[in-house]
Amino acid sequence: MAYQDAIAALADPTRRVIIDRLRTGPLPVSAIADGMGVSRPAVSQHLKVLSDAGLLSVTPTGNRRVYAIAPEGVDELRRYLDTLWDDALAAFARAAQEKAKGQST
Amino acid sequence: MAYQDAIAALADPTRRVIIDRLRTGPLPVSAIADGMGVSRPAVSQHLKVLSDAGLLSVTPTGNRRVYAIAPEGVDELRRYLDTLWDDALAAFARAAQEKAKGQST
DNA sequence: ACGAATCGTAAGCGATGACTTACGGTAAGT
DNA sequence: ACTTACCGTAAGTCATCGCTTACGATTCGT
Repeated sequence: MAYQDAIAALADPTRRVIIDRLRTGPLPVSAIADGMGVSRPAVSQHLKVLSDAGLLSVTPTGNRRVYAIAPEGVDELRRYLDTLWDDALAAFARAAQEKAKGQST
Repeated sequence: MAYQDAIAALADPTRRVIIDRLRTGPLPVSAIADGMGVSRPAVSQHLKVLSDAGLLSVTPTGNRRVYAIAPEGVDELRRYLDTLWDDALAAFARAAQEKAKGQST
């Protein structure tokens, strides 16, 4: 999956809460859903979206399914934003220079 | 506006196309909308969303309004992803270590 | 001063998405 | 074996979102 799916996945607030809960380490579904404002099936659906986007990895362990943040998926998004950042800075500097040139005339 | 709005703004494909068109430098609305698959009012609405999210800046110049990528908005998103990246790596390393310890037993 | 161009906004419509309840399937406990 | 716990999926509902057409406001050209 590409970075587009990752952005779409992170656009939802509930999914960002899930990501935040996994920041400290892997967790099973019930632990993720516990105390969150939505039902457990809703969490399952969000987990599927995040997994399909490459942001989470799953390891079935007996009865439970343990989810964890997948660093590669996050890195993809990071690279996209880095190139955007570089282009934005370059365009910004160029525009400032052109404006200064026009100003001096 | 916070990074949440920036993520939501970039989640839409049409808005990413707009961002891509502004990568090389500032452009007025008509130039952005030209050749894009949607109507000009639609582009205007997208520009509003991107501006509200802090990803674009506007400079009214006579008849036209020139839009440009706002580096600060992009940087906010970058920082969010960087901390997520750090946490993901740390959690990953910790989980790997715990698994190795359990394996050795 | 008058017509054309540029652009934002309002209203309405169709599609997508997030949530719920209900259900089925597999593993663990007794 | 039987019950309980854990989890994914299906179906349906309601809100949100992206798009279009129509309109109004401001600025440029002549």
